[in-house]
Amino acid sequence: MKTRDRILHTSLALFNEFGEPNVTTLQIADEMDISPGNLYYHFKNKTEILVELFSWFEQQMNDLLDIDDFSASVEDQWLFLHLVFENIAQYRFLYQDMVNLFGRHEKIGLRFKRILEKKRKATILICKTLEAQGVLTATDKEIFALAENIVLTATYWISYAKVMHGSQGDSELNQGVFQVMSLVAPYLRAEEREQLQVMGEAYL
Amino acid sequence: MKTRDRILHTSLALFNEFGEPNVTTLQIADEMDISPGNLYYHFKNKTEILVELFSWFEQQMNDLLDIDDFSASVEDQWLFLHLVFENIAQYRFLYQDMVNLFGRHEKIGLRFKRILEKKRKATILICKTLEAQGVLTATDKEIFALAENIVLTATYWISYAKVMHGSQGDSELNQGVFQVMSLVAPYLRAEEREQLQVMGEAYL
DNA sequence: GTCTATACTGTGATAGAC
DNA sequence: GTCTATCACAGTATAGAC
Repeated sequence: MKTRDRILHTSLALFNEFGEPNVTTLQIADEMDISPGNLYYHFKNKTEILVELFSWFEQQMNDLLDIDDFSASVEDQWLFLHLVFENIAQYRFLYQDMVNLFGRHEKIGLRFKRILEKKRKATILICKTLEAQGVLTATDKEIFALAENIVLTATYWISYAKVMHGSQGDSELNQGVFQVMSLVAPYLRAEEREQLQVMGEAYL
Repeated sequence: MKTRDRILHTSLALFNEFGEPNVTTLQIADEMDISPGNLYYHFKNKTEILVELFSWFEQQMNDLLDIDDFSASVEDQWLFLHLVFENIAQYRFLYQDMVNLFGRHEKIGLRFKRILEKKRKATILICKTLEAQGVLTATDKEIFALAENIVLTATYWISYAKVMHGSQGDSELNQGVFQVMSLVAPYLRAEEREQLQVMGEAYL
């Protein structure tokens, strides 16, 4: 792997572990056994590393959300949600100190907001599709509030699990998926509701 | 007001506005038109200011949660939630960069975790009380998942509103209360559910 | 209690040799 | 491309006069 890519991967790992503001360029260089000067040969500054990592995250998430084939099966929704959670976990440093991070990098904050907005719209679309298919029963108002809660829970679950249960790895991802699904559960047809219950027990 | 108290109040305001890591002791002193030396006469270091502010937050929240009179009325729950949200808003800097903050101050992180745990237990108790009174219908498992979602939403609503809608003040607090109530809504008796709908329209 | 001046430290970033 | 050396600056904290 080229040095430039190694810098990015090492930065991502350290940012996720300690939080971006707590990781210095010297630490990144040390971890890779290269000199700080070498790091600054490949990147103008620390912000450039951050922006590149954000672009990775952004593209990956956009690719996921651009799928327009919304299946009505509970399993498929579970899988889709799991992919979303994996993306979040992979770039969790973006989610854990948002005010600090976006306060110092407004453009990144704006792009992040656009992602969240896209997630919210996709969630509404999925709910309305499920409703049209009779799998879900809810008023438009209920769907709007539900979508907001789903996005919020997906966004902050990993932070919450870290503070609350001290989890570090990806062990708690399945519980996150379950928590989101349990937001939808009361609006589901009995059949899908039971199916969800079974899946929940299998995964937790 | 004594200088010591003015330091605390000024710090709180600045921490909430810019995030604790982005506020320097020099800024705090400047804002108050005192010298940095004077600030360090009253506090050994920046951490001591943080710890004192956290203690304020902690006591206020504990006072709220120690109420053991759980009314079944939707209005009372709305009011109680509003008080919780006001406490969160008042010390919102604690909620906005948790990983960074608690990474550098583990003891504070532990105490914060205890507060969240207490909130979760109180939420479960309220739900079970409502269930016993027939206002709410849900299995134990549903209540556990619901409580976790309620605490998570309450914890992160203000951060989410800031990122998503750019809100700064307390204007979005009512919507936060509404979002939490909408988590409970599907489990409520029709009567309370309608009442909630009416209240939601009045407040939003 | 409050001020001014200053020391110390860590971090981001650059210059120039190899 | 990579290294060593070094700068510049910001932020924390202290010393000592008033």
